[in-house]
Amino acid sequence: MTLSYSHAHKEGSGTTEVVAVLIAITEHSARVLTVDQGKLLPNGPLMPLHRSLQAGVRQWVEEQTQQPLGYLEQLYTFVDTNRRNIEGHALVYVSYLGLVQESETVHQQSQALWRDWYDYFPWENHLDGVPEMIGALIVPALLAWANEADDATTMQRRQQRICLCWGVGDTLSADAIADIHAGRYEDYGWAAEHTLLRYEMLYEAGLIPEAPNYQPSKLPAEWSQIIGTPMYYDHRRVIATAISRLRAKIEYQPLIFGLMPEVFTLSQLQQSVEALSGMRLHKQNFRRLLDTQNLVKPTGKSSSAQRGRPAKLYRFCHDIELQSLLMDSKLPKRK
Amino acid sequence: MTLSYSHAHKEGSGTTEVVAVLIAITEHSARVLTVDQGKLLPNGPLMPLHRSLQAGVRQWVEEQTQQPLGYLEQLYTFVDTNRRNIEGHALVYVSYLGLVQESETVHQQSQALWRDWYDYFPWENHLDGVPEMIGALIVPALLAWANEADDATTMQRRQQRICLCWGVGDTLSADAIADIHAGRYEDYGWAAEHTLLRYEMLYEAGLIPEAPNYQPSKLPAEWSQIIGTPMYYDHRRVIATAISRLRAKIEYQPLIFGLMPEVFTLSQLQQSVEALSGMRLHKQNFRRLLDTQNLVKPTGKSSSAQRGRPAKLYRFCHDIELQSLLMDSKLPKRK
DNA sequence: TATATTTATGCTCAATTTGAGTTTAAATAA
DNA sequence: TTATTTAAACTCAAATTGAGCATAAATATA
Repeated sequence: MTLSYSHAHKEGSGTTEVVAVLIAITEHSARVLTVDQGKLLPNGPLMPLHRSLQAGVRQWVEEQTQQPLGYLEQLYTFVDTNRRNIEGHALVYVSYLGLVQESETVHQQSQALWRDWYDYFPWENHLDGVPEMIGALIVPALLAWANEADDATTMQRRQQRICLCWGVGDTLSADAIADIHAGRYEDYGWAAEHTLLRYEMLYEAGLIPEAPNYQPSKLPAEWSQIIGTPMYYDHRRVIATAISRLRAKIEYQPLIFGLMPEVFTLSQLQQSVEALSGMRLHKQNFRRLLDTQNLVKPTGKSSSAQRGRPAKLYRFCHDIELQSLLMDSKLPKRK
Repeated sequence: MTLSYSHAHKEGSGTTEVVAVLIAITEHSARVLTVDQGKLLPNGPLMPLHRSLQAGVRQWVEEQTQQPLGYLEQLYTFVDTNRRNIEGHALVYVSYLGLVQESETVHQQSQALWRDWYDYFPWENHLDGVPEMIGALIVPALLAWANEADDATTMQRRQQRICLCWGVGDTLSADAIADIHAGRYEDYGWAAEHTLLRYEMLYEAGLIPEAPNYQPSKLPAEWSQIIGTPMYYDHRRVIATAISRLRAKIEYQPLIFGLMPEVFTLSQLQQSVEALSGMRLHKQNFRRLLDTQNLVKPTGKSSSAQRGRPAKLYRFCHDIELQSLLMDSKLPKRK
C-alpha cells in the first residue's frame, strides 16, 4: 500500500514475464481477475521448463488463481525499464487475454479476486448513457493539458486527439467547450474500442496516479473519485489493451462464445455483448444479425421467466466453430 | 547454407531479441527487407541501453540496413526454445512491422536486400488470378495430410480448415476434390488476410522446409519450386504475420500512406493496395471510396502520361492524419 | 377477472452502402 | 485520321443497415 505505483521491484535472473487479463461476465457485468487486492494481474516469470508463452501463462494463472483457462490470445509485449535483472537487462512482459465461462468462477483461498472492469475505467461505462464525469471533469482537464502545450501545433494535435478519442464532436469552438462544461454533452462519436487510446491520453496528461507526472494537488477534489482504481506497474494499461482488443474483435468475431454458459437466452447474450462494449444495442437488429450469421440454434426449451414472456433458450452452433472464427460477423450499431 | 533451418544458434546473456519486417512497394510489387542473402530478417538483441523495444528495433535496423524507419508497430512475440542463454532461458523475440517509402530504398554495402514478398509465399499472389499450384499441388497435399489423421474428428477438422483457409468452397465432395485436381478451381472465398493461417497449416502438415516433420521425399518433384524461399529460424512465419496484419488492417485503416511517395496518381495508389492484398480491386469503387473518405486531395498537376490520358496527381490529406488513423475506412471488394 | 406491465419476438421501411456496369474524356501510336 | 490506352464521371439494382411499430406470452396488480 505504501508502495509507489511505479517503483515496486521483483529481482530475478530471467527477464521475461507473462501477465494475464482474464475476462468473465458475471451478473451482466464484465469482470477481470486480479491478485494482490486488485492491484495486480496474475503474472509470473517465464521459466526454462515452459515450452511456450501460453504454457507459462497457464501455469501461473492456475497457480495463483485456480481459474481454469479456455480461450487465450496474445495481447502485447511491454518493457519495464524500472525493473531490471542483475545484468541490467530490462524486464519484458508479454500479456495475454483469456476468456472464461461465467459459471466456472473460482476464487477461494487464493488472493484472486474478480473485479468489475469499470472499477478501473469508470468513463468506459456508457450503459446508462454518457457518464457525467466525461463532460464535467475529464474533457476539461484534458483541454487544460492541451493548452499547456509549448507550441501551437502540439496544442492543436492534442485538441484533435481529445475530440476523436472522447467523442466530443469534431470542433472545439468556445461554444462547444462551454457546452461540455455545462454538461450539454452530445454522444457524438464515442468509439468503444478506443479504450487504450483514452487511457494513454490520460496517462500522458498526468491525470492518472500511475503516471510519473501525476499531480493530484492541481486537480479538482472529486478527481480521485472518478479516475478509477490504480494498479501497480502498468497493469491498468494492460487491461485497457485487453478491453480495446476485445471490443474491436467482438465486432467481427464471435468471441463472446467463450464467455457464455452452454445454454442462454438471446437477451442474456445481448447483455453480455453490451457489458463488453459498454453500450446498449438495438435488440431487433442484434437478433437479425444472429439470424443471418447462423451463430446460434434453439434448444427447444424456454427459460422459466421471472417477469414477462419466457425467452427461448439457445446454444452456439459448434459445428461451425472454425468458420465463425474466420468469417466476418459484424455487430449492429448502438441503439 | 549447410545450416538446418531450425538449428542455428546465437549465444548471449540476454534472452530478448527484436525482429523487423520492413515493407516497401517498389515497381508495383510488395517487398520485404532481408539480411543474410534473404534468409533472415533484420534482428538484434534488446540491450540495457535501449529505452524501449521500438528503440531497439530502430537501432538494429539502422545498423544492419541503413534503412530509415517511419511507421512501426508491434506484431507478435515468439519464443524459440531451441535457442537458450547460458542459464537455460529460452530466447524471446518481439517482431515489429515497419512501413517505408518506396523512394528512400537504400541497399548498398550492407548485406541488406529487398525481396519480393511473394518469393516467400508464391501462393499468396492472386494478382493474375488464382495460382495453379493451389489446386494442382497445395490443396491435394493438404488433403493427403487430412487423411493421415488418426481419428475421424481430426480429419474432419482438418478438411474444414483447408476449405476455409484456401477458399475451396465449403464442401469436399469427391466431385469437388476431382475438380481441384483437374485445375477446375473456383475462386470461392479467398480471404487475403489469412496468410498466417495458411502458412501455419503448411507448417503443421510438414509441407515447409522449416517444419520439423518436413519430408521432401514424400512430395511431388515440383514441390520445391512452389513452396517459396525458406528462411532460418521461424522468420518466414514472422513475415506471414506481417502480411496478415497488413492485409487485415488496410481494410479499415489507411496504412498505405506510409508506403507511398508524397505525390501519386490514383492508379498508383490502387496498384500499391493491390500489391499488398495480392488481389485486383474494382477501380471505380476504389475511387468512390477514396472520395467518401476524404483521404486524398488533388495537387492540381497531372502526371506526364506514358500512354493514355494523363492522370491527376494527388497527395494525402495530412490535416486529418489522426482522424484517418482512428476512423474506419473500408476498402471495396475484389473486382 | 380484468388490466397494466414486462419481456420476447416478428415484421416493415426508408436510407445508405455495395458490387458491377456503361459512357465520356484526354492523351499516344500507327 | 483512327485505333489504342488510360482516366474519370455517372448509373443502377441488390444488399445491408438503422430505426421503428406490432404482436405474443408471461406476471403483477387492481
